[in-house]
Amino acid sequence: MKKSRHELILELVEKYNISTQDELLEKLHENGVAVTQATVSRDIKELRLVKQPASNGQYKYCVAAGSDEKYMKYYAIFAESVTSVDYAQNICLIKCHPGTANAACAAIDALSIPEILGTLAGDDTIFILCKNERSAQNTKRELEALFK
Amino acid sequence: MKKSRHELILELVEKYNISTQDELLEKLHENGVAVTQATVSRDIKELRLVKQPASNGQYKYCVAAGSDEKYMKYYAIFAESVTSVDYAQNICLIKCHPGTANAACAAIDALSIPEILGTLAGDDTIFILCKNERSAQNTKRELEALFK
DNA sequence: ATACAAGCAGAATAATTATACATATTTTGT
DNA sequence: ACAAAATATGTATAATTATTCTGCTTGTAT
Repeated sequence: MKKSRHELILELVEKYNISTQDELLEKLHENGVAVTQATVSRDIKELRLVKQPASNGQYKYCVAAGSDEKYMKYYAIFAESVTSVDYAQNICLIKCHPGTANAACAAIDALSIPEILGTLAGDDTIFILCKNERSAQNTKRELEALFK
Repeated sequence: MKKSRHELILELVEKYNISTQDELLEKLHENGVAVTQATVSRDIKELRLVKQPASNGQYKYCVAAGSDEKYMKYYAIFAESVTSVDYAQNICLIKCHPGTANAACAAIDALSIPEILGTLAGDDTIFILCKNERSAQNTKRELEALFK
C-alpha cells in the first residue's frame, strides 16, 4: 500500500508542479488514494523530497539531488519493480513486473545518468537509449548494481 | 546588507546541520546579524535553499541542486520569442514573433515536459498536443511561468 | 488461539514557515 | 539635494508541515 503510494507520489511530483502537500493530497485523491496530510508529510520525508523555491517565485516539490544518497532513495522501488536488465547495441532494456515500468522509469530518469539520452516506458518494459554500446554496457552495470 | 547576510547564510548552512529557520536565526544572531524569521524565510527563498530530509531522520537546510535550472537555459530565447500562450481542449497554442516559432519550439521540446505528446511549429505559431484539457492547462501555466 | 511486536495511518495539535500589510531604507532620476 | 520609486524588513498572522498520541492491522512466536 505504502509502496505503491510512494511510487505514485514520485510520478505526480515529476509530472506536475506541486507546491504544497495539500495539492499533492488532491492529486492522490484524484488517483483514488485516500490518505491524510499527515501521511503525505511522512511519505515526503521518507522519499526525501524537498520543497524547492522555483524560478517563478513559487515552490515546487522535487526529488532531492543528493550525491550518491539519491541511489538509496530509489533502491526500494527499483528492487521491487525490475526483474532484469540487458542491452543490445546502444539500447538498454529493462524488464519489470507488469504495470511497474513507469514508476521504475521515473526513478531512472530522476537519477539523471549522463550516459542516458532518453527513456521510454511501457507497461512492463523500459527502453533506454544510450549514446553507444559502451554507454549501454555501463548503464546496464550501473542499474544492475542498483537493483541487485 | 542583504548580500552579506546571504553569504553568511550559505556559509552557515554548509558548516552546520541547520534544521529549522529558528536555528539559522540563532546562528545569525551569534554572528551579529539581527533579523527576524520572516527575513530568513525570504532569504531562503531567494537563495533557493531546501529543507532536506536527511539520513538521520532529521531535516537539514541545503543548497538546492539543479532540477529546474534547465528552465533558465531557455528563458532568454523563450522570453524574446513568445507573445502569448493559450489553450483550447487538449491543444496548447503559442504565438511568437514572426520567424521565431521554430526556435521557441525547440526550446519547449528540450524541456521535455511529460504532459506534452508532441509539438508542431510554423512561422509564428506553435501547436502543442497534450493528453487532455487538464494537461493543456498545466502546460499553459508552466510555459507562462517561463516567459512571463 | 493468544499474546506480543512492528508497522501504518488518522485526528488533533504543535511546530514551523510563508505572506499581507505597514514602515523604513536605499536607490534613482532630476 | 529632493522627490519618487523601488527595495528591504518587522510585526502579526495565515498557511503549511511535522509530530504526538492512539487505535488498527498483520505477522510471529508461544
